[in-house]
Amino acid sequence: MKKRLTISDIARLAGVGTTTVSRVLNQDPKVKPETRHKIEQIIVEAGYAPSPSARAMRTQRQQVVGVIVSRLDSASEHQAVRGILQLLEQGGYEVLLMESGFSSNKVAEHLNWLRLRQADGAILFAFTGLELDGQADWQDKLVVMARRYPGFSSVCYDDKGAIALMLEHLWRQGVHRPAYVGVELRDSTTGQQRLEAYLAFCRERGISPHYRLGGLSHQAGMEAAHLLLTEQVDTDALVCASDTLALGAAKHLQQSGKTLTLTGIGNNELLRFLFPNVASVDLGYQQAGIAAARQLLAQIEQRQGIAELAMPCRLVSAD
Amino acid sequence: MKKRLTISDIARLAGVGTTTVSRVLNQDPKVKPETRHKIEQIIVEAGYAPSPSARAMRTQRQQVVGVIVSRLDSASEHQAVRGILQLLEQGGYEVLLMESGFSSNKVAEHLNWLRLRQADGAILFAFTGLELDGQADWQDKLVVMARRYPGFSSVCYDDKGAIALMLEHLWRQGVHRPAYVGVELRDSTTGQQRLEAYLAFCRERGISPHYRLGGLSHQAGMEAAHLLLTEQVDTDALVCASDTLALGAAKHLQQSGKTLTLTGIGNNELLRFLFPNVASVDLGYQQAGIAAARQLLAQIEQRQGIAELAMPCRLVSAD
DNA sequence: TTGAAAGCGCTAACAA
DNA sequence: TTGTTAGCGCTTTCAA
Repeated sequence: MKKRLTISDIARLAGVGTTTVSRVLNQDPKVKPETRHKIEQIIVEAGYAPSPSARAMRTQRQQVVGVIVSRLDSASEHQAVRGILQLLEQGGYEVLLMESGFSSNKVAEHLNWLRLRQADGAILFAFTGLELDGQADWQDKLVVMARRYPGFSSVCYDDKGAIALMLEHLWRQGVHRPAYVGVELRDSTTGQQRLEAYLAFCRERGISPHYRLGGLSHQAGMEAAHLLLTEQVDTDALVCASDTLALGAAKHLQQSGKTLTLTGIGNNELLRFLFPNVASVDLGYQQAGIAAARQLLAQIEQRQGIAELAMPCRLVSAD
Repeated sequence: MKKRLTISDIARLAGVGTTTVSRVLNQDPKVKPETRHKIEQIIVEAGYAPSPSARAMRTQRQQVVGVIVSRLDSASEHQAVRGILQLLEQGGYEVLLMESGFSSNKVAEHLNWLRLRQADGAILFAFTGLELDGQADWQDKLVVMARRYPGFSSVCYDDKGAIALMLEHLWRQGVHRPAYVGVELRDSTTGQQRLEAYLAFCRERGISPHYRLGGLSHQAGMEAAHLLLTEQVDTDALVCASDTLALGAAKHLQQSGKTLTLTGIGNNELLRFLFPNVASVDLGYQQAGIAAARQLLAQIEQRQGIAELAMPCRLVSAD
């Protein structure tokens, strides 16, 4: 059991004071280049790394941020998390991932825990019904993902743009009577925003809307597709508010033997594999993660105030 | 900006020394119940929480463990991670999740990072080609998941048992000529073990084996199914080594219009939704996570040496 | 450009 | 049963 090296071991080996070593560690310019090189070399040779807890204790900065996702295995959140981890880790931060399971209570729990833990900041993936009351002390060190939340920074996807993009695309392909599979309006982004975009498009082109709203599950997509297609309305495409819904709708189409243009949103890998001709829209999840992390760091380091960011989207289609 | 409370604030408020407060914090029995209650009350009222870094610094125990998964969005790993998080967090540990992306280099990187970070232990999800050379110093604080690894503790799934269970089940249903979709033998568990179980079953029942090995992707499952079913062999079921493969095989069956009994392993949610009549085997992921966490804690706290654990499995079928 | 020394908040000898 | 005190490894005045 070899004892861990400390800063004073390095100082002794280099024949300098601990202060100087500390200066090198912290990129303080007030060190003679000669001395710096020597110390750097010794640090590398000895494989020394400063103790994070000692440092945290002294500076009162933990270099820790929490990331609260709704589900770790959600494909979309996962993409964003990738971006977040990348940026934050290279910024020297430790990232604590936690799951909310779509529960405001869980979120509050996690946030409280992070507060006790003295975390420097957090990124929170929003969901329907998210409540951030009594979390005012987080306002300048919290970034909300996927929807705007007054008083906090946020990074949003282009919900309306995505639907518009898809509808335009279909229109050019000759689809003139698209039906829409959406999500309950309690959900302000995937629900409201996307429906609104569908309705706006219908109005603009003078076509009559035909849609169903429901949950955000495969099951819901399947049911909505079933209902839309049994109603005697002339429909030449099923535009879904998300790839999850599209997967459910695809199942319905398949088992009922119907063939119809189907589209989703989210650029989900599995959907693309199982049903390659279902077009989708990439909402820029990874970029959103990176943007959120960047924004959080800027706020933590007091270089910037609260901001509301929006990500661009991009069509993904087999043809 | 209210200053954070320290242990001496609490001591002063309670009219005792810091040691006594510390004793209460650490469940030391040598405190008069009266004093204890009073202090506990004050701690709660004041909303005080001890500084983790000060504590870590003093005790040289960080209360941090790393968990290295291959993919955060893998359904099976995610289930195990759930169990791990539950146990470890309630044990007062901080959990750092990291992704290996099936790369030994990434694993080494993460492990090195955890070493520098002075993490108390780690749980590592194994994959084909995993190399743990030069990580001997982890041997008593690392638990390997999903396969055995000499010199380390491990928690395994019952690969052979799962296949045997499924084949027995099918046999009773009258399936007597099952073909097998497997994984390359480089993979010792999902690959070798499961194939071996299939072969053993065939030998035992006097049927001639018929199988294909390939990657572990949807694509691979689809291709293997295609190949197996174009060869002119009499086959009445496709037994897949994993649900991912089964999903791919299901796609092939569907698009080629064939109907055949199909089974997987892993109890994957999406597979069950899309193809409810595909039977599967639950390998006990969540329980495995819990077992791994429990084992790791025992080792960290020196209550136990290295051990090799195995999880039981369970059939999941629509009928 | 450098170093000595104080102290961040906590726990563990040791004393009482 | 309780308190005093000495650090844990680092950064940061302050002085040289």
